Amino acid sequence: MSVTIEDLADRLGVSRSTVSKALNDRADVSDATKDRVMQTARELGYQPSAAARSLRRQRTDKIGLVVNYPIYRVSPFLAELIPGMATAAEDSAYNLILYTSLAGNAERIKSLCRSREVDGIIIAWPQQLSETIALSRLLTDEEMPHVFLPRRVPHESVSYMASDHVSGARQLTDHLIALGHQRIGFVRLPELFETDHDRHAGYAQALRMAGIAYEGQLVISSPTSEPAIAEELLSAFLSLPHPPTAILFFTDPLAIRALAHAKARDIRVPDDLSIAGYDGILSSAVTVPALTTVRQPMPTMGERAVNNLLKLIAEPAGPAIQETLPVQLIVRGSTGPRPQV
Amino acid sequence: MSVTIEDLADRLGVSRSTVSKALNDRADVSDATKDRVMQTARELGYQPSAAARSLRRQRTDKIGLVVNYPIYRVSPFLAELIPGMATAAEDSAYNLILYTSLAGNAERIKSLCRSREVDGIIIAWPQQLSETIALSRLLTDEEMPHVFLPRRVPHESVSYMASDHVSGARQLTDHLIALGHQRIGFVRLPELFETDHDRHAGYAQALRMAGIAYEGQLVISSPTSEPAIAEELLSAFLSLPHPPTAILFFTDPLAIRALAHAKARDIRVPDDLSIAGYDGILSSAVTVPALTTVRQPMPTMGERAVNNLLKLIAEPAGPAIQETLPVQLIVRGSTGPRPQV
DNA sequence: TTTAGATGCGAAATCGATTTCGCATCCCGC
DNA sequence: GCGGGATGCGAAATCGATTTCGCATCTAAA
Repeated sequence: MSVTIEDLADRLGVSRSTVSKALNDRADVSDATKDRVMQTARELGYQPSAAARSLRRQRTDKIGLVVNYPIYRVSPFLAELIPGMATAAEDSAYNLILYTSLAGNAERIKSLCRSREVDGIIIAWPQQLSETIALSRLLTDEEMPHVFLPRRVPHESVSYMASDHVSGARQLTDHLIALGHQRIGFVRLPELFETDHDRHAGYAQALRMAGIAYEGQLVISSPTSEPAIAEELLSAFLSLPHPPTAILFFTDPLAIRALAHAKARDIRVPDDLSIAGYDGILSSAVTVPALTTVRQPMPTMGERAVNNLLKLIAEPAGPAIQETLPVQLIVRGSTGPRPQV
Repeated sequence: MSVTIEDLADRLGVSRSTVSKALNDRADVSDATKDRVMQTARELGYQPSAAARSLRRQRTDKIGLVVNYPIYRVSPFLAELIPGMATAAEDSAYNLILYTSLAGNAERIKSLCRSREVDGIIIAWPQQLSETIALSRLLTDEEMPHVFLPRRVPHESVSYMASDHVSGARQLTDHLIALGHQRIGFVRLPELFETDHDRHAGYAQALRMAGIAYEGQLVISSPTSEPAIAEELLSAFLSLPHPPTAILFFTDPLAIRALAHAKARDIRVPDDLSIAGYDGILSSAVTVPALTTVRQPMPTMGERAVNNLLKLIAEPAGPAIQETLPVQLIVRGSTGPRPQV
């Protein structure tokens, strides 16, 4: 068995309380005693039991990340958030627990809350606004601090971390317009709800500002985010009577697949067709040609999501924390001037 | 505050012990009482406190994954192991806690053990054999079940999950030889220790079996696994007096970068040069040309690592569990017949 | 010299479960 | 009717810390 606080107390001839107070650097212990305790604790390699401490303190120093496993496999974007979260947590003496099978199951999330095995939760799986709000209410009722990710939630009492999808899509579209493109294809991903809405809004905004008519034909809703659908999407665009000269593919994985399919059909990118992604995942930089995309600041988002959650944990009565980070347009080789027909 | 077992007991007019026994389906409670308890527990949404239960049971139902954060950012390989681990853990009512800042720090790992916040540990960061053995001994002394990943540890008392790197490199080299290549470049990554040794051994073995002389010039040690080094490596190979016609790049990220650099230099892949990776990460499938590689079965490895660890937890006195999974050669477009000079 | 206020420490309560052990009660067979 | 073995339940101990509160002792001011 491990050495407990009692072993330490016995060894030192003091009470458990004194040891505890010394180790936690409380006021009513003499410096001499503190030193003796610290010294002996080090010698014996004493480490407080996490369970006992949690039980007494009513906090676990752990936060949970609830993700949807299939999504997280399909989308490197989510995976790239995790290291930032883990290190931010560890920097504050917290740890990150992964939950990959709770998404969508309110009952199990409620159980998680009631078992009190985490002090707060980051929710990172796509859901409708109404679901989000219901879930937030549930969590609030359970007094479980929480932050949603990675999109805004238009409701004042819900905390979230997002990046500016409207601006991102807008910048990307502006970039293509500046290159002379007039017919710009846009892939929608309704399963991503607000994210879809925002990016679409940014796209439409850019067209409007440039005086380009919005054409329904150029906007295709993808039934899934599985990258394999890219081929079908590309075909759909190209078989249009008047096909686009550039396409925004909504996510990098889709765009990367589209790149490959374009190559297979002898469509030159960007000479014949410009292709852009979204997210700025690591692998978007190393395709040939490299992908023009919008980079969401994954490390920062992960880090700030955790730090904001820690604030909510520290001040449960405080206001919701809503933060939207700017994104960065990254122009690379997959987009170019409109082909002269 | 949450509803506790005492609330339940009071509500039902029975003792805490009875409630506990009923909920844990122990023998000495009548079925009638069990039903009443279950029923009320459901009504009140009772969920045992994780901390209290851990304290009493002396187990946490959590396992820790200790990774080296920079490695895990650089190598999608590790990231792709995580979902499999998390779901395997959750399927057995365990959870996965991420530790990204403990790698290499024996003191902090010892603290982790003594705080008893996990029942077992998966160690996934590269280290020398001697370190591995020392760490394993430390963990054994602390009575902390553990499994190393993702390479074999040639020491009978150390549990590990690996894939067959010798065979993988061998298959890959055989494949190139079969395509007519005689001069096959090989990148070594000494920082990966046994993995490096094994893959190199597989490479050498294949050459030997084919009666091709091993040439030291064709084997270059990379000082780092950072993908950016790929350009330098490619240059080094190509500036050889007698350059290789095919190169094994040790990891997919390196190979993918090499693909891009080759393109930038107007070297056609695979017509002028064959390039192969290793690991079989998701993005290796979508490059242009798609990458020939060896796929390590990441989902299975993650899953089996967890399941083996759970076995070790269940039977602490049992023998070490050592498992090596077969790998799969995946031939794609980046390798082709030896160019006719 | 007295006293109010620090100062240092320990006893005991507490966090919320599980587990052990003992005490009734009941049933059955003799 | 009696003894012995199930059966069902509760009291109390336990897990290992933290926290509250009270009791000495000591200091300094009156």
